[in-house]
Amino acid sequence: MLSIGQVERDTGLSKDTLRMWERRYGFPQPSRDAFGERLYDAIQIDKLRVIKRLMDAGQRPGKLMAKSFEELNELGTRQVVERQEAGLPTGHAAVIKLLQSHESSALEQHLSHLLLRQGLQQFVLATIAPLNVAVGDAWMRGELAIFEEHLYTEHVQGVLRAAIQNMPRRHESPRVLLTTLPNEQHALGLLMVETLLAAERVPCVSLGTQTPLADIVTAAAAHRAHIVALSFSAGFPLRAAAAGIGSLHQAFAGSAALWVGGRLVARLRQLPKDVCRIQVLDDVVPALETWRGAQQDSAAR
Amino acid sequence: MLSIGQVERDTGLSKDTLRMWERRYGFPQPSRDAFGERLYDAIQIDKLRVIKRLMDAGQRPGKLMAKSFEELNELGTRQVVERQEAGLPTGHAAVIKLLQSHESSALEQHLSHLLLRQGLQQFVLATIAPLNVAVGDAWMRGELAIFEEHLYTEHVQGVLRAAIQNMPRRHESPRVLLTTLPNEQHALGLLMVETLLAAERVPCVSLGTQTPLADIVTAAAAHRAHIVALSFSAGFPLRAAAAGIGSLHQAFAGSAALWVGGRLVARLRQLPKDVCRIQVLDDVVPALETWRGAQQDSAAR
DNA sequence: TCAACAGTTTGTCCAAGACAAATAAAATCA
DNA sequence: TGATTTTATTTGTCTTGGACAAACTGTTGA
Repeated sequence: MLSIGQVERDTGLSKDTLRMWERRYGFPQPSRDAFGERLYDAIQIDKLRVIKRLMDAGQRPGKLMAKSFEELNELGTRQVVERQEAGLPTGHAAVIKLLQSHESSALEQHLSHLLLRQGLQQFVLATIAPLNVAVGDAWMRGELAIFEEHLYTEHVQGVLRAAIQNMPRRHESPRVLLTTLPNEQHALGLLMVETLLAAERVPCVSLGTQTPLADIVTAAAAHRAHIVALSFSAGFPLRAAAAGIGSLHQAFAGSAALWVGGRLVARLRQLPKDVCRIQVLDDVVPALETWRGAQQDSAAR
Repeated sequence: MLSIGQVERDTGLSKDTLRMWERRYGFPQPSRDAFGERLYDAIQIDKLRVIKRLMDAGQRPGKLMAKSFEELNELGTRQVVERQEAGLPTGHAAVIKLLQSHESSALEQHLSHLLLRQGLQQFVLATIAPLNVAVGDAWMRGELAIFEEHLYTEHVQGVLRAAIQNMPRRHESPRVLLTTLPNEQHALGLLMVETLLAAERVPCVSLGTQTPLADIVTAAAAHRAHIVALSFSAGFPLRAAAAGIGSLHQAFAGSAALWVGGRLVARLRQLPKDVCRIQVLDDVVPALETWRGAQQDSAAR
């Protein structure tokens, strides 16, 4: 039985939101302790997590709140099926099975093997990117536990970081600054982009996740970055993203190009024109070439 | 000018706390927008960050709130000086200088060179651990920006992860599960422990940061872990740590040993007896040997 | 087919009060 | 004098119900 503050940390839903849902929709309906404070049981927390996940995929809370846990799971499964029918990648069942059977070292060997066979860029584009989706789907259907998802993330991070580290760096332009805004903890997107760019001999400076806005501006100047790239996961609040991108765009005012990527960008409206959208990872290398082309043009003038 | 929600994300101080401080101490004293909502300026946010840092070091808010920004900085400096006089390591000025001059690739080379010269364990114990303190101190004194600290963390992560990845793993006992509780984002402590253990041929399973309690229990069972190790940074709320450790200890009930490390543990009272405290990183390898000794004893009986 | 409009949904913020857990200070005893 | 218990203070989190803007939905009109 957890308090409202603990549930906030566990699910990522703010206290205000949890209380408001209770008032409006009647769910969650926590019991109370001796002092009248809310106590949430494990069943309600599980349901809250599934709801959060579906909302991150674009669903709205009003529709979800009335449904039972089973109906929500069914909804998640349906989404996956729709994506399968649309021809998007979902596979890589082998990795999921290794995760479910907790064969940690076998998983590591498997990933390393794929990396060597496919090469860096192909590994990221054809293996890791679709795997991320598949792992997320499996979680949504209740086939993977949170700790199994964590283990997956750790192994991918290990493999990619080692690959980047072992790559000899030359200094070719552009200089790229990579990071996320505060409250965005997903590091995998950054790491995949860094890997793709490292394979193109582009020297990235990654600040990791959650860099305050003011620091991004200072860092871009300090490293004389040509491009500042931000990553947004699906769950990041839309307004915060738009606001952040807007003020960065204004702060750079053309001195550095702004790239935004991650699953959120598809839902972003009203982006300034010269902000570059990276809808999928395959867009990274072309975007790089576009930038280089534009740079040559302006140098020729 | 940021709203209260944005300040919460930026500083890690909850909205409730910010409003309460304003009511009790008169600081921060945000201005209001047209709708009566709080707006915090950059100066107040900087001061809040310094206050948070000093509180993480054990200071109490009531004493800090009245002081000016300069007095707070002076207080931070004094703490560092006291540590110096106590003979604790503070040095490694070379790395700090590289960070300040934004020589990203030189920093990376420097770290790699030290790793090769000192060997894995010595590198972690004699270089990285004191460096973490030095970087934290430099930040507190205003000599390092947040993004420079981020850059440092990224580089250390890269070097250590690559080292772990390149180490051939044998399967020797014990099996160790590494993670942190929800809301604890510091990954460096875990990584350093993983490195130390990897050098001892111990196969760690790291779940990364922020694993829900229930998942830690499940994961320990799934991986048949002999030891579950948790890391707590100085800023982690005391009660939450004690509560988490308590319920894990109960859940394992002797089926797995519990290790707790990080700067918080020095402040933890009333720990169950058979929970192993890792006060400093140098304790990791001895603790491992103690465990192995105890294991042999019980096997001999 | 697209853009502007009105209607609905939804998250965040506000205020002031209450209270327990953590810490410091004082008092007691060995 | 030093260690332990008792009391006082400090501090963070939780409570309620109301308010409102921003985001989304669906309709209308060009």
